[in-house]
Amino acid sequence: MDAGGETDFNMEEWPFYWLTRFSGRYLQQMELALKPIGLDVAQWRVLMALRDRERLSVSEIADHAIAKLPTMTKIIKRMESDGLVACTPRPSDQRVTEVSLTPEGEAASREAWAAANRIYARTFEGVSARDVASLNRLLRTITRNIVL
Amino acid sequence: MDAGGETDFNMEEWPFYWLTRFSGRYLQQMELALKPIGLDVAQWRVLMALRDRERLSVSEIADHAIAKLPTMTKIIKRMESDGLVACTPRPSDQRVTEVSLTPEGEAASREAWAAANRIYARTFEGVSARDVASLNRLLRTITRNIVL
DNA sequence: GAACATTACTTGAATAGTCAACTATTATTC
DNA sequence: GAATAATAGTTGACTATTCAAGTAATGTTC
Repeated sequence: MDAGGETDFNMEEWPFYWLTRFSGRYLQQMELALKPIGLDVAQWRVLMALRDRERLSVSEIADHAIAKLPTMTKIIKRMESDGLVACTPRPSDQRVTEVSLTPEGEAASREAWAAANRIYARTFEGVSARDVASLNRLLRTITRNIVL
Repeated sequence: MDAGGETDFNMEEWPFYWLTRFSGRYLQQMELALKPIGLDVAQWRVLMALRDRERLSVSEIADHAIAKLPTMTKIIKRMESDGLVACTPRPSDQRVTEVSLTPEGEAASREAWAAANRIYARTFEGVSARDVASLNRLLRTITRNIVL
């Protein structure tokens, strides 16, 4: 494909271009939708990570949200002082800090998910379920492939 | 779909999950690949924006890279003092600052594109051209749809 | 054409993220 | 089981980003 070379190369046929672009707009829109709820994108990522599981360690959340550990420590400290999450050392291993949602955090999470669903609905309006499934499949593949 | 609700919801069937996740890993890998060239992801975005066009305004670059204007001002100032870009006021409208690559910037750009191509190659290894084309099509659609 | 509005960017203070170094706890080795 | 290593997280100095307010140039309106 020779992207960036002197030969003919159409940026619009380069998936990284679209993935970056889409991701940027998605963040813009989420940021906008989260503002009235009093949340930011970093906090939304934590809420996403805590969706299915009851309690996760700081590292697990950082890994899930693809953020660095010190960054996640500080995001969670902020959320803790905002009363959104609670932190307790894990009984079986006192090194790990287990994070869980407070009732207040769960309420914020529900609002955030509602906002995300509204954005999702308009983004994928008119896209068939089959196309969404293919997209997920392909994204899973390339997400696996990209790491080294 | 009711993502985030109490009903059964599989995160892995939610495209935003994969898009966020992929995007995060892509940035991790680009960051890693750019480090030896002495560039960061922010600068890479500027180089991407300046790829096809000769000169762009600071706003145009910010828009293309989906970054805020003050952020872009500072990124470009940094790149200017690193000798990667040159800034000149547009003759027809002295308000706009036109940015263009210096020879040094072009060299850095070529290296960065080479790194990006290596990542692209391993990421899309085994993915058919037809699937890449469908992906691009769908991403173009949803990128258009997501902005309100 | 003077007054006001808009655009394009810049700057400074405040906030957020990152790297390197540190503490505390658990695992391993001899 | 004491010494060392590894893991999980935190902290502080540094850098980057952001918001709000500012400047300068261009457009618009009366």
